[in-house]
This record gives sequence, C-alpha cells and structure tokens, in this order.
Amino acid sequence: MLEGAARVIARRGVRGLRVAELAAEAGVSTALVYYHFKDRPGILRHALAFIGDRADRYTALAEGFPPADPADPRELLERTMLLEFQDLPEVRENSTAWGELRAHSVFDPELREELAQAGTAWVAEVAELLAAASPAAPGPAVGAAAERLTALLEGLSVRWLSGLLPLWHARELMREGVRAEIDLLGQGSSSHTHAFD
Amino acid sequence: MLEGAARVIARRGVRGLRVAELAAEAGVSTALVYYHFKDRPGILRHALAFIGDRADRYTALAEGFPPADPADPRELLERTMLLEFQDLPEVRENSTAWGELRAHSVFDPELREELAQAGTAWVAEVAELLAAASPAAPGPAVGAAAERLTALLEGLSVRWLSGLLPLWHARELMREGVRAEIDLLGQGSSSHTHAFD
DNA sequence: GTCTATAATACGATAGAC
DNA sequence: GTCTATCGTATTATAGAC
Repeated sequence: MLEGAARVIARRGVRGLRVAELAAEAGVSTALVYYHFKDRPGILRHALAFIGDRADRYTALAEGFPPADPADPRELLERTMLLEFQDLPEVRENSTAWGELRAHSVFDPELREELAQAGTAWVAEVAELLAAASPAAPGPAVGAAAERLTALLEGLSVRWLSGLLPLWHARELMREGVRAEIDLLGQGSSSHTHAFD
Repeated sequence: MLEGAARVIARRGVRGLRVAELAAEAGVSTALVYYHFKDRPGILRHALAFIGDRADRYTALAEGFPPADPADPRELLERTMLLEFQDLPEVRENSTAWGELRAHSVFDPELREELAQAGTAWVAEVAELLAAASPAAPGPAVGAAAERLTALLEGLSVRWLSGLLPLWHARELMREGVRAEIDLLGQGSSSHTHAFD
C-alpha cells in the first residue's frame, strides 16, 4: 500500500494524489486506506517516511559494490551521486516523489521537519565522502562543497525528470560537478575568503 | 489580475491555486476570471508567461546598474545569479512561482514547452556572461558550466524558499559556485575529458 | 466587462454491515 | 480488516441579467 502511495505520488505529485486513485492502485477500498492512515495528511506522512527509507537503502548500495570496493574515495562519491540518475522504475519513482515532496515543502511547513532531517543527513553523508576524497581540506569548505553538490543534484534531477535534460547529460554534468568541487578543495584554501555582503 | 495569479501561485502553488481565491485577490468575480482566461489551464498559461516576463525584467537590471557598469564580467555574472536571492516581495514571489511551475512541469507535459524555452534562454544568457568572464575557455565547457550554475541556482533557491537554508548562506554558496566554475574554466582544458560511461 | 446565482461534479471522509 | 454506500463540501465552470 505504501508502494502504491509512492507510485501515485510519483505519477501525479503530492497534490495530485487522490485517495481513490491510491486505493485503486493498491486494489482496496478508500475506506481501508483511511482505516490505515487516518486521513490524507497521514497518507503523506507515511509515504514520505517510506520513500526516505527506500532512498537510504539504495544509497547504501554505492558502498559495498562491484568494481573496487575500498577504492578511490572520489569514485565512491561520484558513484553515490549518480545513483539518483538511473532509468530504473524504482529510482525514477523515488527521485520523482522525493523531488515533489521537496518542492511541496515550500508551501507546506508540516512537511519541512522530516524533510530537513533527511536533507541534513544526506548533506552530511556527502560531506564525509568529500572529506575522504580530499583529506587536507578544511571542514567548512567541505561542508559548503557538500551543500553545493547536493543542491546541484537536486537541480539537475528536476530537469532530468521533467524531460528538459537527457539522462546521460545530467550524469555528465553531475560527474564534472563532483570533479570541480574536489579540484577546488584540493587546490587549497588560498584567497577564496570574502567578508563583504 | 495576472499579478494576482502570480501572487496566489506563489502562496499556494500551482495545484493550490483556486479560481475563487484568485478572483478575490483581484477583487473580481470568478465569472470574470473565466471570461478572461477561458479555464484553469488558461490561467496557468497566462500566469506563466507573465512570471517569465517579470523575471526577464529584473534579470536585465543586473546589467546597467550602480557600482561599476562596464566592470569585471565575473562580477556581472555573480550579480546576475544573486538577483534571485533577495528578500523582496516581488523577487520572492517570482522565484517561488517559477520554482513551482518548474516542479509542476514534471507532472504536466503541457507546461514544458514554454518552460523549456525560457530555461534555454536563461542558460544561454549565463553562458554568455561566463564566456565574457573566461574568454579563452572552449564553448562546450562554458555551456556545461552554465548548465551547472543554473541548476545549482535552482537547487539552492528551493532550499532557501522552503526555509531550509538562510538567505545569506544561499547567496554565499551561489557566489562560491560561480567562482569555482570560472576558476575551472580558466584552469584550462587539460585532462578533464572522459569517454567512459 | 462585470455581476449574481447555480449547475455539475470531484473529492475527502464516515457509517455500518460483514 | 475489509467492503459498499453515501454524506457534505469544495471547486470548476456556465447561464443569464445588467
């Protein structure tokens, strides 16, 4: 039933989700949906949690996998970021639903808390990978790079999912972005501090 | 009336837009709204065009303005990108509405065409500024950098608007992003070409 | 062009049987 | 736990007068 909710959100968006459609998708009555989730916001809450868990699950895949496990940390980071850009139903569905929840949170303060938590954890994870790839870099610079990379990922993801950017191109831009940030971190902490504004 | 539509979209989102609310906002009856825009999709179409125009108008502001007009092209680019990150009602409203239309386009193919056009123009504009800031850089590299910077802007914008990122921080990350891409372009086109994947 | 109804329907939610 | 039936309301859209 939660899978059904994720599927419907990915197909219609958060506000496009109709309880009747979700019920049909899961092959049950609307009454049963309400029995389990109480009301519409309840559906959204559970779906959000489910989608978040599922994303964690396949993010964990980047570690422990085929070519070169303990290998180059830069490649591990690159692989992790590229996990979001795959034309597999589950990934596409998850990316779409997650992006929609993110976009929706602009208008729905209730969604923000859980989203903020997940978002912070995700940025921290990227920062950790980044730090491994560039051990000499100062903490704040790594944090900023992680925020930029995750924001870039989200921007590219929307373009891919709305068909504005072909998958291969999104992947290439993401890869180059990772390299750019790592280069920048490696380049050392000279000049680039500015106090104005 | 179009101002009203933009305002309501910024407040409730595309799918949260209610014809009655828009009518109230503009101080007219719902019937009059339908008289002018035909139906709900019509409202969206016109609102989208209006919001796009308004964005163009204030993007043009970055050129011809106070400190140092013919100055450093890098600073011009930086200023242009930062125009989206201002806590002024009109800017916030426009950013919110535009972001929402972008997000909504994932689910609504009809919105894509006009959105794609505006998006392409915007990327091209950034590419031009980028080329001016780094004249020696090869065209494709400049194009890629422009796509990354605009995608980064969009990702940061969503985070700012949903309260996940304070304005000053979004601005700082954007500024550093611009510098990173320009540095990268300046650094020359050595190594960074990859044929795998 | 602009209004006051009002029709038509879509949608969330619940009651009550099994 | 699960269903069928249905209620109440919110929302889009139109008719018809001014």
